[in-house]
Amino acid sequence: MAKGDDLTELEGAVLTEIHHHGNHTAFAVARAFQRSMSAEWSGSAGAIYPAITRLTKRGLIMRSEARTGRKTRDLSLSQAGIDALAVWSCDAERAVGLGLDPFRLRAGLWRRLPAVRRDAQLEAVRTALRARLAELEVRAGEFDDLEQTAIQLAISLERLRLRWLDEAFAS
Amino acid sequence: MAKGDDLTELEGAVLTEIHHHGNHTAFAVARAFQRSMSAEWSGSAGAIYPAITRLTKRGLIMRSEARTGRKTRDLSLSQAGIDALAVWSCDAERAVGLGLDPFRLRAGLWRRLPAVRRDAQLEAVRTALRARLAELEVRAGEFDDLEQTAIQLAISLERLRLRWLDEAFAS
DNA sequence: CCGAACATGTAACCTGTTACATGATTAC
DNA sequence: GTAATCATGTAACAGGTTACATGTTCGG
Repeated sequence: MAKGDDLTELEGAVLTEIHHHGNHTAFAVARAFQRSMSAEWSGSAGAIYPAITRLTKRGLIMRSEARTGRKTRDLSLSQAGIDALAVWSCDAERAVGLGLDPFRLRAGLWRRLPAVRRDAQLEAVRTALRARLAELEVRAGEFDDLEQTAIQLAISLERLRLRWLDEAFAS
Repeated sequence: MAKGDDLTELEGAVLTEIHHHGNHTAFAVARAFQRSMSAEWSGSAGAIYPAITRLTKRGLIMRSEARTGRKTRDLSLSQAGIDALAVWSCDAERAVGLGLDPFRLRAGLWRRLPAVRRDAQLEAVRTALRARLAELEVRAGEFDDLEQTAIQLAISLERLRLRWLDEAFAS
């Protein structure tokens, strides 16, 4: 297994979405990405359809024949797809990577701000963090329990950032 | 201000790197990205040189004349560059975004694993997390205090993940 | 002198973005 | 009927990736 290239993060997320919802169309996958709270991607057709085409060519996704006169195709994972998803999701090295974190890129610079600007900036960030947290907590109910886990982690992350601001800038 | 397009994350990081080290060459910026612990980018020439060209064309970066016979150019920020960096770094909405988090994308799937596989997976992830933490703590000394802040945040994140594994999978 | 590190860039490729084109189905 | 939503795709573009091409400087 895993002789072919590894899956990208988006491809793994697409396989996850298809595998944990029966009879998903490509359109439904795109919509799920759009509505997702952990919005790392736009869920645009220009990303989703080519990704699904790639995964289909690699034999990881199967497309059912059109149900009705409609052009819709229901998607599901082949056994190879299920295996590839397992390999992707269990890649501990990748899971542990830091990812692209906009907060971490900027936080060091706030230190260098003159005191007045810095206090204003920290207050603005705290406000934004609280707003995000409130939104996450309110909207958490809309999602299934796979997404729940992601949302709980997102909440933990935002709380960590709030705590970190208090500790790192305690004057 | 901010009438032109916003900076990308990489462009902001490039400006940061140039601004907080006097007389940096493009090559030195690339090397700093390569050696950085928060390795969101490869620091490849194919990313750095075009980015610096873009930023120069926008009037944010100034290039000194060649010092010696060498083709090296020292880079520095124009006032417009300093302003653009301030705008980028103080964008609270963006700072508070979740970014692309490989851990969050996968964690939900670990829940669905059969008990034996799940325990093995969690142990593998814990091991990888501890290894990352050890490396971050050991290598923290190599960097200046701008990078220190990023490293401290990275350490906090990995510790959060460890704690979260214990709490979320407490059986 | 020679290899390592410094230094600048380009080319082919991949995969994301937005915006567009096209059409079927459903609710009113 | 018609507007909203479902549904599938493509085109132009942006900005990353690796790999390559080219040349300089410095330590031994």
